[in-house]
Amino acid sequence: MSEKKFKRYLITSALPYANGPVHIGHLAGVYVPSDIYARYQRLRGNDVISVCGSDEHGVPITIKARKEGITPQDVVDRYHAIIKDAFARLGMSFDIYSRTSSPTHRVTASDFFKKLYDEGKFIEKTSEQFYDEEAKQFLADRYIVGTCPRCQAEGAYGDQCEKCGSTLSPDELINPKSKLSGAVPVKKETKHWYLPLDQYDGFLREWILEGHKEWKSNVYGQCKSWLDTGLQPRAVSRDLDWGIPVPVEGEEGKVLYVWFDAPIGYISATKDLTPDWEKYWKDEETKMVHFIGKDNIVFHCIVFPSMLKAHGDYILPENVPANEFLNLEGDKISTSKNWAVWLHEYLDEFPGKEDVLRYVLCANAPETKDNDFTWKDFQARNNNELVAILGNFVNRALVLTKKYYGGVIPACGELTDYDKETIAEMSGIKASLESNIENYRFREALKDAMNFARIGNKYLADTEPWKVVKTDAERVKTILNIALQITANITIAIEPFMPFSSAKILKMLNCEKFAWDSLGSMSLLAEGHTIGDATLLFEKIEDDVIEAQLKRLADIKAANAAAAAAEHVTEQKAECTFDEFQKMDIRVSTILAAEKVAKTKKLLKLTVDTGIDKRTIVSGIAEHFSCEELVGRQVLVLVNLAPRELKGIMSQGMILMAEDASGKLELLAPEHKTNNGAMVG
RNA sequence: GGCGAGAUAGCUCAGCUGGUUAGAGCGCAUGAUUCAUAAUCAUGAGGUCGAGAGUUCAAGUCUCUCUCUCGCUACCA
Repeated sequence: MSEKKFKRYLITSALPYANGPVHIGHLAGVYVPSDIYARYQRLRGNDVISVCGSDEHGVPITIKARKEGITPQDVVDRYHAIIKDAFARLGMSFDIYSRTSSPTHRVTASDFFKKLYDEGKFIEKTSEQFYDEEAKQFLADRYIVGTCPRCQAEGAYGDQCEKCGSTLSPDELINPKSKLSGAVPVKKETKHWYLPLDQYDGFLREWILEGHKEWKSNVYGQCKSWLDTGLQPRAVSRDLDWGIPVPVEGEEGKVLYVWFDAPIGYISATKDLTPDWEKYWKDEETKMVHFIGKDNIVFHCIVFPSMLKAHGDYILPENVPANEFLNLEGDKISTSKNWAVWLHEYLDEFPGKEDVLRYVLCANAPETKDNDFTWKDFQARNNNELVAILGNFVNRALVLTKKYYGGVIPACGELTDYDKETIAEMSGIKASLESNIENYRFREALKDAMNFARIGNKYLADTEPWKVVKTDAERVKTILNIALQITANITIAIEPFMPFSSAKILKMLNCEKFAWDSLGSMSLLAEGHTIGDATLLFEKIEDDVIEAQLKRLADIKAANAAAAAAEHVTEQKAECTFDEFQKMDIRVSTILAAEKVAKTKKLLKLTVDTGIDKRTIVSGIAEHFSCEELVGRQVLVLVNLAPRELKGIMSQGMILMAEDASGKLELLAPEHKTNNGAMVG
């Protein structure tokens, strides 16, 4: 860990992509930790700015716009508003929430590119890409659709078939068509610029591998993996009409690749925030921290730093504490499948429970590995931790004070040894809490914060003021004074995590926010001060609320399954003649032997008896069948398929399979044992 | 297949450079208590630390092999 002292903090949070709302996965991975860190540093009195904004360029947004018959700007306007509003309601304390379609960003990103371009930091390359002559524009891979060469599904994209998950290149598609006009795309030369990442290898190795061994293991490991694999030049421009135009004369129709312009968004956001932006970006005494999810590690640790280095004026991030992913009820969160808890919906359905979500997502954050969000856990943490431990303690302290002293804070008399022990314990927790936040261990830090309430509960149970009041009224004053001081301390400790609750307690105590440094103090509240009314900090969440959420998810799952099944019944293919069909020679065959093809995950090398001969067929079914279960089975084989070499093995035919909606494969075989070589037709 | 990350009590996780009976929170059991949102406090049960081998006086912690999960990547009907 760097011992360097910093004068100020620049905190960035991954820019949400404006083609959908924000969900709990984004929050747990990026925004909740980022806000805790920012609030903590501010509370310490540090010079902090926290920047974020919507990432509004890129192909997926243009596709979404086209699909809905609106402009890309309409799409980003819609989601920018939803996201910005939801963040604000959750208490995200960004100093600015900007957007990459802003004028400032356009200039900043453009200038950034121009400087690198002028200084010859890019490589220029001309390559052939698909072009739509009717729409008169180059086509991104996603804009080309056709039949998947692997699974024969219609509507596969030029970069991927969503049916079988294969990664494709547009060249492979059968009957490729432009999504824009339906025209058959033609290849045409186009020029693009590349950032030669390989030239930054030495710098990155020294900076990360030598200089930042303290980074989280998942982050460090992935960087090392990329560096060891060897970096390749990366295109920084694209042929597209949505984005920041490449600032080079005579190069109309090209924009900055979204990965290049997005991180510059942090800089433009800072510019929009303050004219003093340069001291946050160009002064070595600024500590820059990027909060991101694991999908962004490469961009923030390899690509963006290389850009900054190439530019030369900027500082580099001090740390990139990336989190892993959060699952929902055991399944991956998916925007397209609507498998998510959307922040804006949560805020509507659980008004006043912003902190509950913040608490649960922090307590369960995927800091070291993927984690699971379940509604049962959400309920348990609310009821057993927030209500029972934190809310209850605050309520006890306040109610007792009301009852005995009419809400006026009693004097603290002489401290017993036990009082002193309790107070000492709190300063220990303070140190641990600080260290945990500074080192991005927010789950542990949250536990520390909650321990203040635990200490409070224990203190009351041990000192029993409700009993002592009958025998020693003076002593009770001291006990409740301490209990109230602990309550005041809690407002400090939980502020970064649960700002709403912190403010609520402060209101009950009838006092102003305290600075972090006063955490541990036993004189936050003055004797004679009158506290306000005690209200409940948290309330129990009943089973029916949780069941309603679970039902909603079950309904979504059912709808997805139905949709998948319906969608899977693809359209009938174009008519074929009897003669064409007759060309196919399909035979009943028996699998004699099966073995995995080395160095592949999916391939099996099968030896089959076709009745005609014994031959080798390579089939990508290793994930569906074991070698043992295949041997001896009868199957149908297309025997006159042109041989093809796979992984150096000649495959002479194809095993026929049926694939269900979930992608599961079934062997096709005659119902009763039939002689090998029997013809199918 | 390659690379990276992970696998520790019912659940969610700590365990730093190897060193006494492996820890925490929640859950569970028992007891105490009643100021408090049937909340709290104490005590306890519960783990062959993914499997196997090795290094060492000593391994959850180091080495090797394997299994499983997640991600990136390659290959693929």
